[in-house]
Amino acid sequence: MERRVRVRFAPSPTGPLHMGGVRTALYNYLFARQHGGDFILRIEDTDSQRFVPGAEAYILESLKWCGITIDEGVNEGGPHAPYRQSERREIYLKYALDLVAAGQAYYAFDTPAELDALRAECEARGETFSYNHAVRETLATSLRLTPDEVQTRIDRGDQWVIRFRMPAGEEVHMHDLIRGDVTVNTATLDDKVLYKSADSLPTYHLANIVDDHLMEITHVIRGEEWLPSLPLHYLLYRAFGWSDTQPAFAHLPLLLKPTGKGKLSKRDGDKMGFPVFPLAWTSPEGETAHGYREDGYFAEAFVNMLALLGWNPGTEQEIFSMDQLIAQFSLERVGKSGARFNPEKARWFNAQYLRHKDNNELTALFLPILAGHGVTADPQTVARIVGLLKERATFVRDLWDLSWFFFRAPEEYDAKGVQKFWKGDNPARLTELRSLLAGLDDFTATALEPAVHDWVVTNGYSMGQVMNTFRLTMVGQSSGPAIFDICEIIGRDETLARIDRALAQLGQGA
RNA sequence: GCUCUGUUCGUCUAUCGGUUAGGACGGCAGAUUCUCAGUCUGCAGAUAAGGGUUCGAUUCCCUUACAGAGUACCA
Repeated sequence: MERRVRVRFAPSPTGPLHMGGVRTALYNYLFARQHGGDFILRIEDTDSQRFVPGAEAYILESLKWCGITIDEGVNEGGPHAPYRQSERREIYLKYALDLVAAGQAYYAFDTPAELDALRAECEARGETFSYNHAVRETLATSLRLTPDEVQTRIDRGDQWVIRFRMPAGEEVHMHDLIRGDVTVNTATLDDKVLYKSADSLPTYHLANIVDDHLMEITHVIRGEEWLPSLPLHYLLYRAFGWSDTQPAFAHLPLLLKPTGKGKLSKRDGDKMGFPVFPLAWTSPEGETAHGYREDGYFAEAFVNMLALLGWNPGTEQEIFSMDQLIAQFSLERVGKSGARFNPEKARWFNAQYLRHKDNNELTALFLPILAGHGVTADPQTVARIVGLLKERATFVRDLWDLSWFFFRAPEEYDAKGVQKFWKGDNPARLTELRSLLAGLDDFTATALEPAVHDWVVTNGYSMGQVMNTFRLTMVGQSSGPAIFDICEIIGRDETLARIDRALAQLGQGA
């Protein structure tokens, strides 16, 4: 029987989601959509100590911005609600107790202080303490204590945890959709805590397995940092008798920092000048971090860039819409090794999306920026200007620096440009050019270009000298789009006015 | 330390035993142009090292090196 594909993204609300987390969510989403399955968002807030207010809302908004839609989750509800583990707390104890009853788990009464002492003791001998088969019978556990002693301790309010009884020396054979077969001997594993009485909450391992089972998850796609926990998870499914419906696993390679060593961390971004978060974030303590959205990235570009960081289609296509990603994504083509994030490539993706955007759409985004500079302009004119300049920009906000001279005349002239071109006969040529322009009927770029060109050639002038001088008067600098396009858009009157102004301000020349 | 995972141009990657090892970002050069940007064309640049297996290894196996992750009553 083929089960309906159901995947989940299960973040912990301990802070803003960083781009690695977004990528995990994206891959889950793509996989679900491709298979016509369900994408579930589950909040794993079983660590009351690390809970950060606002983090959950941040996660939801991030996914929404990326265009990742949720089928079942904290806001959407669903057949397995609630989807926040803190609201499911009464579910987990029963399962932990089942395991104890079956001899697969046991109570442990060690205090944190006792465990610290044990660790220190081992360290002094140059060993690493492991809570495992070798020591569990010697500690205060239900394996050594009588049932009465256990009950007495519980009744008098001693704090306890339930630990998994890891088999002593067994080879666990696992399969990962990305990495293939992996085998681990349980002798190297320890007895993980499954449930803690202190806050009446399960740990990740128990909550995760129980919820994935209850929510009928078919594929677990998560970060590589979980690979070492996989044998425990396999064993838990077996202990519960759920092996037949156990989900398939896929562990994604990590995202590495652009330079230096280690995985991409939340601190890297502001240090290296690029965002690591989808959205800007302000912590409860007031610390702020940049976000792709606020830095001017298009969500589509961000998603596209993220999708290619660890996955590739096997073709040379690089630009993908979400629908194309859904159609082409496959876990088989996800790489095995960590991907070093390259901010330059992220910018390139944004530039690609910018130039392929419709002029009217860009105009709508640019108009508020113009307003911020005190400019109100006709949207149709702005659309023409945007069309002329979008290939030169990476972000919408770049458009202002590239186009300001369409909206206001230069008030000063670039010193180097003046030095280079405001000399010799050039000012005089400009005066002649002014007369020529004043007499032309057709002021479109296509008419201006040949008219001026002919005039230059006929008189034996230098095109470079004339045009660069002209440009200097029009935009005050030595860069920009084709000069006749500028003339056409700002019109004859303004063009002539700018020439007059330059002549007046810079003088008639030597 | 131990366990697991990984290793192709500076970076992201293709190659599923036989290729001049391909593409993209970045870099460099040339072309185009009234400038700058862009665009186009070209150039430089990699299979971590050593052993095997094989007629033939980037590809399969082993060792070493390096890297990453995990090793919590965190996820």
